[in-house]
Amino acid sequence: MNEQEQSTEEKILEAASEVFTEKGFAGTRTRDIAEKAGINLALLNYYFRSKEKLFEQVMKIKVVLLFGKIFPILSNEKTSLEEKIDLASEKYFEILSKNPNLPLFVISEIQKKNSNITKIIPVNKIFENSVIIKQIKEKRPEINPLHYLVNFLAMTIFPFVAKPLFTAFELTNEEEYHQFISERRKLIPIWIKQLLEIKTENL
Amino acid sequence: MNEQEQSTEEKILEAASEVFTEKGFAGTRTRDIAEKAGINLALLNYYFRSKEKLFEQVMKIKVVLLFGKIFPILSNEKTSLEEKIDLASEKYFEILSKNPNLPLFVISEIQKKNSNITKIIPVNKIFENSVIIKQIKEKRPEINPLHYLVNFLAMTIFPFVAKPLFTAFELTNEEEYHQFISERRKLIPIWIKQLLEIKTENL
DNA sequence: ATAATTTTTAATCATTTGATTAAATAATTT
DNA sequence: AAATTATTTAATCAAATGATTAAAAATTAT
Repeated sequence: MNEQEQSTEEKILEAASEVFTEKGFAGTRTRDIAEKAGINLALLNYYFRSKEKLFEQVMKIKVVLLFGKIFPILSNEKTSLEEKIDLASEKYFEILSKNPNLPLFVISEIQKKNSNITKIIPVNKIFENSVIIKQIKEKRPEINPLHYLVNFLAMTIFPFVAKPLFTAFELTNEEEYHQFISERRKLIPIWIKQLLEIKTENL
Repeated sequence: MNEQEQSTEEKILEAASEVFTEKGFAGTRTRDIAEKAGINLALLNYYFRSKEKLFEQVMKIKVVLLFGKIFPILSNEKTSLEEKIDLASEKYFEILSKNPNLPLFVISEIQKKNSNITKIIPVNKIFENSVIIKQIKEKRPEINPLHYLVNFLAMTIFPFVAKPLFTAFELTNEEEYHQFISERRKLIPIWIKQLLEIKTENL
């Protein structure tokens, strides 16, 4: 996976992926991408036409990375709710450990309207008809099932999104942070299942 | 609270606050701030010297808004753990309802190293010595108390941080989103207290 | 081997953008 | 009222930045 084997296009895309993720669309200069890819600036435009088009391609890859593997798990007809929680948790820790600032990148670029994400994946359709929503409804019909999905995503993703705070405030050093994350990997499925056991008053 | 009463400095600061929060440091043009404030661009530099200095002032206000009211609650010697959860939850929903993209702004700007937050508030010191940490330790000595703090912040803050996803995916319309948030206002304290009741194996 | 095509480069453009300057106006002080 | 100081403006600068162009180099086709 070195210089020689990678095509120019791949080198640019990889460099763009790194710089955009670190600095965001507005903070990225195409010259930085070119330099990191080890190519002439004009080549970037030769292959990708513009900064915007290059960004779109990067974003598409990131969004698929963030959601692509999770939906099949949540939509599986054959697994129980508990199994889905375990599998989704496992998968997310795997993805996020390798790509810690993936969620912050995607969320903040969508907020800045630099990306129209529904063109990439129609998450709403997939969510609304997913098997897991039905399974949660059966177990806790009195609560909007989205709460449990949000709790799961929040507990899992938030420590990655908020990593800048951990670092800035020196709440943990790098090793403690990883220890903390690996503890959560085991705890979150337990916690989520426990939350599903509480019967709450109608709201 | 209109044109006449506000000083030029205040008008600039307010406009800067809005534009920086929406577009981030890199995506903001000082001309946009000037236009929104209804003043000449040169005035911005006359009062604040530079874009960076203006940003620092905005960030300081935002960080204090995000953390300032919470620490006294978590550090109160006189309230129980349960009371702290209720009070912190209430306070956060109040702050975040008025400033929904406050956390995403602060986190993503820190990640981009546009702000050295510890110069503003030494959160680490406050956290580590806070009363709530001691109270959690007493109740669940086998688990790193930071997990519960993170769970609380995650469940509370994440729906605001992830609002761009809600909107982009049309998971909820604006009214449903507010309904959803107000349900969580009641549910989260219940959930957090419940999580504190689970005894977990040592990790 | 030659021609045609693709890839790469250096140089340059046109715009944008943060910042400054010098002059005008308003407010305050003496 | 005159002088001084503070505020505001229009015009402009210099640097940064996305993009293009024309020519060179490398590759592929004939």
